Amino acid sequence: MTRPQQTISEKTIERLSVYRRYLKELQKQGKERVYSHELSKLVSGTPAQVRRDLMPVGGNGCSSKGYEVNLLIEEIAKLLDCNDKQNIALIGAGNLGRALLGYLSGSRDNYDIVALFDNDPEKYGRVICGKRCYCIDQLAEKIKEYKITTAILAVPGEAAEATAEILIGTGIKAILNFAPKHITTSSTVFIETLDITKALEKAIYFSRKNT
Amino acid sequence: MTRPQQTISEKTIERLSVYRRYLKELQKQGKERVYSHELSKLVSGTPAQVRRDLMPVGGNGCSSKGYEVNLLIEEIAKLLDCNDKQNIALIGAGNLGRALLGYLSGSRDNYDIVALFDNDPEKYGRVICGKRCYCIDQLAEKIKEYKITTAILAVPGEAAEATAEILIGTGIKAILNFAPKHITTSSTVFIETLDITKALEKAIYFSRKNT
DNA sequence: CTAAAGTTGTGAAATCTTGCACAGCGTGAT
DNA sequence: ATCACGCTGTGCAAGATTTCACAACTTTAG
Repeated sequence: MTRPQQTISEKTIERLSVYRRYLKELQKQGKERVYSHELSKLVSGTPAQVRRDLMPVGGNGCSSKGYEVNLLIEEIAKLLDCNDKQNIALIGAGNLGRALLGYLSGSRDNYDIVALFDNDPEKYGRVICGKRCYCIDQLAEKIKEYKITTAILAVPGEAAEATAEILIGTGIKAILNFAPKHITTSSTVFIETLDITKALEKAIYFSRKNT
Repeated sequence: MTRPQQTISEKTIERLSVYRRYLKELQKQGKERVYSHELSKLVSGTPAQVRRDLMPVGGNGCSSKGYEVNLLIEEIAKLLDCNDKQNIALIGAGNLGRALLGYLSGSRDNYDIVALFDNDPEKYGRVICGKRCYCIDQLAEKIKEYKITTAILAVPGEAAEATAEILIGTGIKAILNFAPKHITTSSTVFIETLDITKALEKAIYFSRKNT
């Protein structure tokens, strides 16, 4: 009974990440089992959606007892992390970059920011928040050295595209972009943009629409 | 010829925000007209999608000459901002909060972060990045005083739900949440969550899938 | 004046995503 | 041992979003 391995939608992947985070909380609390209707509240979804999301991770749900927390965490990890701790690079050690570093450092067991990059001589060469900061020029070299596959881009908008180009050139596989700039590429690199001003303008718009 | 005013999808609102940002750049460059296929590149979309997005803002496109940049900016502003400068509150003056403050301050002509809140006595009472920081206890009072309708929530995950409750109680209309925690509410408040770890885990997942 | 090229606005098809509804199963009560 | 209950897995329908494709229009060239 091999897993079908049909492609899983981005939205499902996102929700799996959210489910897992919550499952780990449950694990700490010592809860052993969980129902789809409990998980569904985490994402404002329906129980059916949760069950569907969980299908590709292997049907380990049990009728009338729900899902086993420990097992589910393991299975989601298998899918999301491949049991591999990923090395991440953070490009840009400005305000946002340093905040992200603080935010994402700590006890993550599936990824780790291992290197920082900036083009400001004031910053590179130093250790910031416990991580070594390198000059942008060393990107290719260090990304190979640390076997980094994913980068977080926290540079000013003007620099985003050029920096992304460099990153893509190093053979990186995914970029999480915080610059308010859509990055286009012909390569297969996965690029996810978290556009803060876009999100804020959207919130502002709906602040007026919601009666 | 009144505007139909049918509800516009969230995704369209997001893209309108992106279009506008780019249009403003074009405006600075002195470009007067723009085609749908130029805008479509900004969001990895198709020209047809852009034209559809622009329908609710009033069909000011002109065959074979495209859209008038200045007019389009104006019309999008009418829809997105209602020609009103919105006052925003930022809750949480930690690393992320301060970074967001720096990032969002500056010359925005449609919104302005007018007040900061934190529950740490080290922080409230002071001026941080040019903005006065108040104690969380003063939320309701100040939100009324400044006529704030939208809040940015940048508090730790554990505090997110309780703080959101307070915010909703003050009659705020929209929340942009950065805490890694989905916020559920029975009210009509619009809540948009920018979940950084979710986005990162998604990027990590696709870093392995994209050949 | 006519034709060609290029663009908008939009009905209709296609695709993607979600929700419904029910068969099937394990559990606990009687 | 049987039955009622509640949950999972999933076919199918409904809904949302995107893309296609083409009529209508404007400009430019001949």
